[in-house]
Amino acid sequence: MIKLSRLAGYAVIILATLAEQRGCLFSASDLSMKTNLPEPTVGKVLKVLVRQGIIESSRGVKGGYVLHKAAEEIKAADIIEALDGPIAITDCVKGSEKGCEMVSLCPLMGGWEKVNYSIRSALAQVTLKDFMT
Amino acid sequence: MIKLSRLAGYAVIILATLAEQRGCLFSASDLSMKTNLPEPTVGKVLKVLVRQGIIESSRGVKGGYVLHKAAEEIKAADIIEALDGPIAITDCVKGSEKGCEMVSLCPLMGGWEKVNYSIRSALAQVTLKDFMT
DNA sequence: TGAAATAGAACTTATAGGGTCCTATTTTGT
DNA sequence: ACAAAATAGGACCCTATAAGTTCTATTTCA
Repeated sequence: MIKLSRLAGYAVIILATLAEQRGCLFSASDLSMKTNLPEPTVGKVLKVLVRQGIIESSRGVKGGYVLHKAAEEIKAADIIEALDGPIAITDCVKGSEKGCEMVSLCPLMGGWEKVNYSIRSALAQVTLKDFMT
Repeated sequence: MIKLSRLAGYAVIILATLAEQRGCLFSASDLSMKTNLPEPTVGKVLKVLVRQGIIESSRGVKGGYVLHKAAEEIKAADIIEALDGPIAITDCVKGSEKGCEMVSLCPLMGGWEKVNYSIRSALAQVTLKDFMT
């Protein structure tokens, strides 16, 4: 299935919430309440987003998360890649696909690369801004 | 993960094989040998492709499968939809997503619809021909 | 009539994503 | 100094779903 992972979906919701009041610090439980998503899951997503440099965090009491880039500058591709890894519709390119080993010069690769590129650019043209009212 | 299902991947391989010698009748076991894919799986894919009108079949001894459209006329989108169902990166549109129920007028939908459209058109521009040498 | 092929459904298995929890670390306030 | 509140990071289980197999029915040709 060509489907977004749930975590990536949550990430967009959470980031859109952060973007609404940019500059403010929100804790994981704040965001859990605002988004109606379970707190452990929200926490998990936030940690990944920090690790990938999409948001910044402060520790300790009064700690929390902030968006340090403008919503227009955060691409959907960045968010998805942060949570799901590289955007590729097939792992054919990695050579792990069984079918590929058979054919010495895989004729399919060209076609899938074309598709992968199109999808990546589609996701790079949509920004967090597009997910806000 | 934004990833193609294995079955859809197999389908492209199988269809590309059929396209190489168009007009000829190939049995499931023929195609299994040519593609090095397990026969039961090849059979399963072929049945779906027939049901969705991508290929035609003849029963009985000397039966088999043929491609009745030109490779250029079979879009990647058609193949993927045949095996995986409608191409939509989120099922947000169906209203089944939990996050959507909360917000009366979902601001995310616009963004995802834009992405869905881009992906669909990307997959509609690639044809079976692109997967052949 | 038998052999070879597709049709279709049902069943089993395997994988991976989703979700939760636990421990460590950091910071603020008393 | 200590307690509380927050993030960091990892480990774990669990469930949903795709993948693969098998069985039975039907069709067709020799």
